[in-house]
Amino acid sequence: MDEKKYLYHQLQLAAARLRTQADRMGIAAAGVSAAQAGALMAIASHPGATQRAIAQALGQGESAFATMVQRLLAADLVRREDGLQDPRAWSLSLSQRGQAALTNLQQGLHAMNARIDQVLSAAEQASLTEALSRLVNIDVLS
Amino acid sequence: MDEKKYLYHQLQLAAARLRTQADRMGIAAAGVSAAQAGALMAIASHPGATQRAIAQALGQGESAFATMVQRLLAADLVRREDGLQDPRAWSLSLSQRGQAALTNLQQGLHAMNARIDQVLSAAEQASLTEALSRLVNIDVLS
DNA sequence: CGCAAATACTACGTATACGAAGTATATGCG
DNA sequence: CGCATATACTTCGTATACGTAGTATTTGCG
Repeated sequence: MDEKKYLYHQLQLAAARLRTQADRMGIAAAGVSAAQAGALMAIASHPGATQRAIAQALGQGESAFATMVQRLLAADLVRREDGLQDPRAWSLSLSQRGQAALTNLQQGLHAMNARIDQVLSAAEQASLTEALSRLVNIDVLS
Repeated sequence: MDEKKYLYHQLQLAAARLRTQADRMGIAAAGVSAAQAGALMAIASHPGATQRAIAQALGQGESAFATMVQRLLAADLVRREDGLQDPRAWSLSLSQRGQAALTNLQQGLHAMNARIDQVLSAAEQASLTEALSRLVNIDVLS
């Protein structure tokens, strides 16, 4: 059982470690956490989308993303206006600080990717991504 | 940049999804979360170890594990006695409920592993684990 | 022996995420 | 038109994890 638990454990461990590294990188480069960086990128690449849609793009629930938006607003990284069509929905966009953060993240992302390239070849990264994509949709209780 | 972010994102996504699935499994089978199940297994397989050592085995910080121990104590899943040699340290062991939980988890673990086996061959799992083990020790800021 | 340093935890504040429940508003069917 | 339903968010409580700082106790060195 220990050897079977291993894949799961190793996955969680690698994800947590990379996330900590990404956090450090993001904070050093732009003052934002990895999760915030991901949110900023998602917002930037989904202009006019609802919060729920962006949450879905991030693979998260809407309540988690709502909390994230609160933090991003408090940090003046995003702006929020009434949705044009549906007054219930918001229209999110990056503030100047948010855009600057995204710019400043570039170098850090390069550094992280360079690090990853050092330990995994392009082919290995591709097959890793492919394997992970198969794990993503697992459903145990079906 | 989007294609480079992909591995990281896919890793986080797969880890989060598997974790949610493992949580559901653990709660259905034994009433414990995935993280609690991991803690119980680590405690069971490190008799007499310090909290710090078990935290390290789990790849976590000591404060995180201390909080976890509090929850496990509150749920009557573990017992805590004074350490034999060092009164600062605790001696952790599973309570009867903890042992029962571990037993009940077996079937759920089998179910999860069966699911994983459905999407990844043994060879794929091995190379995935190997790739993850290389990612674990990445250090961006060095 | 006695104090500096290491060690074992605990406490606190923050970030992140889930899920359930609540509010407000739009939409569609009869 | 009017109500049932769906949709868009928010709120609340809980779990998880970090990092820093604090407390207590042991260890090691002179």
